[in-house]
Amino acid sequence: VQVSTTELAQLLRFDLAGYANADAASFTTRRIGEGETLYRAGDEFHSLYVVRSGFFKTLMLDPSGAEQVLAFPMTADVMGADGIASGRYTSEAIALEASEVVVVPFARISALARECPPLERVLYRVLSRELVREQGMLYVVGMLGAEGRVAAFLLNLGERFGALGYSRTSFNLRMTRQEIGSLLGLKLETVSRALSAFDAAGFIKVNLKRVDIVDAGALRAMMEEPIAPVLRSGAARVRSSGPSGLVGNGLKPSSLPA
Amino acid sequence: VQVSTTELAQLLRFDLAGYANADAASFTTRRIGEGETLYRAGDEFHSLYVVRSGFFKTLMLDPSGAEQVLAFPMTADVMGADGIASGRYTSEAIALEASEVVVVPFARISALARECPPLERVLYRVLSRELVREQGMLYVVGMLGAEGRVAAFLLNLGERFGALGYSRTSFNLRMTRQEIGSLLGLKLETVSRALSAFDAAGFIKVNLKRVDIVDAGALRAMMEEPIAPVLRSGAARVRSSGPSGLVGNGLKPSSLPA
DNA sequence: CGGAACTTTGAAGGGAATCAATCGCTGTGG
DNA sequence: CCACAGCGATTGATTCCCTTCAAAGTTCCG
Repeated sequence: VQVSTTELAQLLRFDLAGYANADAASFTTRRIGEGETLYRAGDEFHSLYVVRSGFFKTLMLDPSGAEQVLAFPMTADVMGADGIASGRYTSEAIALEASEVVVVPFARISALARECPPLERVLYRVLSRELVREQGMLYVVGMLGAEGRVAAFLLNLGERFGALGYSRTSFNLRMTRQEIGSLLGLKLETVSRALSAFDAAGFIKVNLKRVDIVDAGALRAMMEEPIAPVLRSGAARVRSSGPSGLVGNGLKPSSLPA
Repeated sequence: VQVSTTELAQLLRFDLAGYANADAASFTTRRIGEGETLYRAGDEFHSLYVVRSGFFKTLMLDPSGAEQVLAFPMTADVMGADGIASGRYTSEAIALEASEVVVVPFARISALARECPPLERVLYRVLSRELVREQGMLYVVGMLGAEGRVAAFLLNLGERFGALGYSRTSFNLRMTRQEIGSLLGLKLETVSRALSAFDAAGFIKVNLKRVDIVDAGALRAMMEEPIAPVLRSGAARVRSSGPSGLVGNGLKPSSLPA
């Protein structure tokens, strides 16, 4: 399948209307089966990849082979930008389900960008957006306790599904508890316990991969204080600000994972 | 003071020789006193800043005003790239000592980059390098215990001083234990204890801000296993691989903080 | 000289990790 | 169609690393 530059911009949610001059160019797509690796750390860098459908994890491996998850790219997300710096990817991308990506040769897109300033802006923004996302992760891992991290993760995931037109509050996790834990710097049991606690408190409903966010405000409230001592033993003090949860903490959950 | 494009490239350690055509352009510099803020989260984004001399911290603030340190930019490092995405900075930069930065208006540098492909490459690489650095931080925080994180921090700082022509093993910390802890997701006491333990084990010599790395190999070894149980009570099992420490774990310490 | 800020060190407590067992999906094959 | 292996998730008990709380020692600057 071929994808035009305009379609690519649409996928990334940037408006490139009126600059069809670059439309002569098109990009190929590539299908990746579940569990397959798109690129590995150390591979030569040639292309960025834009997820067209499906779900990935990106990760680094430590000397002993343990994986540190860096992000969970889904539709509209870009993978591989870490390869620009040194000419080799420093991370690895693995499909969590059958997926399709647009292959964007970097030499080509940057040449096109030179001709088309709006496209150039898209490229810079995409890289910067990644930067902001990772800063958000550092914030979450640095400031929040286990439950706050899991709450941030759920809210962020909901936001991203919402941005794609899916439900913001009901979705299926495509990754395991262990993978979530790796991203958040927690063990799988801790993730499981946090989810169970949220369920018991009525903030969410969980059943394996299925998650329904019932009280987003309560989840946002958990991101307020470091190591929120919210869910201990039995009942939880419901301090949500109503159904729509307008607690607001000045921190957009969209500024976290990916 | 004015800085030419070529000088700017040199500062960033990229070779732009032979492309003096862009040299007509020059950039202004700005002096920042110790404790002063270069830009704040929410400020409109116009420029990137390249550190010419001095030392900074970049950080995010949580709703209650607590700070999460994101990096410690020093000479040759770039600040402000997070502002490209949304047109506003999402982080804040504060000088830890009297410093000087080159002000690089983004509109101007990207226009120049269009005329000069090598400069364009520099720009993309600078952004990507930031991405890689933050991935390294996520790795450190996600995989290592307190001592491993501090070891990684020291090694990385040494590498960066070395790259600037200073000693890789003897340097002065310009930030407090609290700021180090914030970057690493630890409390100041924990940082202090780790440093004391390294000292007691003979891996380093510490005295307040002064640090001498005695056994870099031993420090690298601490980054091997999650929560390395190396320094308990009295003596430490010296398992360095000699003076130069060629233990090697496949993880460059240069791929961490900043 | 005096005081604020930073650091160090000790003791006690807590949150997440670890160890361990059970339960429940899933899909594979008889 | 159903039995069963295998992986993932949940839950409990215990351990331990880091935090918290506290106090004293240093450095540095006004």
